[in-house]
Amino acid sequence: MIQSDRALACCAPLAREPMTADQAEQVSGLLKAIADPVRLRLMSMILSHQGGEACVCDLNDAFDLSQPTISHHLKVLHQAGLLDREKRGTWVYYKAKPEALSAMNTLFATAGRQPS
Amino acid sequence: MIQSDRALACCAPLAREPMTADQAEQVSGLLKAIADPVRLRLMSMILSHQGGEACVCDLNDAFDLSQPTISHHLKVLHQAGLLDREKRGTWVYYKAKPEALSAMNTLFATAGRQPS
DNA sequence: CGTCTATATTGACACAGGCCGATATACGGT
DNA sequence: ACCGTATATCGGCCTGTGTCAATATAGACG
Repeated sequence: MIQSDRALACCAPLAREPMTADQAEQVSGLLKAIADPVRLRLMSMILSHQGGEACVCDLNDAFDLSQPTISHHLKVLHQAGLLDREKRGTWVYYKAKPEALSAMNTLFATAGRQPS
Repeated sequence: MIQSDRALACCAPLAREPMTADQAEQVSGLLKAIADPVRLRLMSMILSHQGGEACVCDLNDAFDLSQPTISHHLKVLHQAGLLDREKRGTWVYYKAKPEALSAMNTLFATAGRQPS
């Protein structure tokens, strides 16, 4: 049900040429997912954790929010294609998808001009 | 009234260490501003335009939206610190701020591991 | 000064989305 | 089978935001 694998692929630098409406729709999906303080912290925690993954149980405790709320945010990140989900026994581990990061990185590449 | 000059400065890579709540709040301001399909296209159009700037009159015509709506989106981008505004005669030109782009670029830097 | 054009502001509306409590599901241990 | 723990889903509330029509502001030009 992950929706934006296309978005992960389609990211030319913003400055390269005007985006089409469709591209913008795709990419904004990714960005909306990460443009939230809680989800930013979640991504940051997961990314900077050992192996780029973390257990939900650890993440819950780091916030002053209810467990369902954290679960909701993780779902948003997962559906956007930013996190992979893996269940190991009782626990669930979310893992950052490097492609997503590098897609964003490319999007904001400051190279106004490409060597063609 | 530009609010997030601090945000432009404070962007360590997401993967470097867990963000604080304050940092996340700052950065999410930037990302929220650009996480909209119309604003993405606006940024892209401005960035890929000659000199990294464009006249509002050109931007209005590129969308199927009312003039006040485009004006609103430009204001959001300006207040977030992503665009500079300059009035020349009757026309207003918005210009991309390179620091903003490179801040985002750094934020999503894919350097998971630092040589310690 | 009056008028035309370019851009911004205001007010209203509809919809999206963050949050919680309650509840459901799934798994491990006894 | 039962219970406790970990995570997800549901329903509802409330705030935030994208959009428009109407109006305001500001500059250019006669």
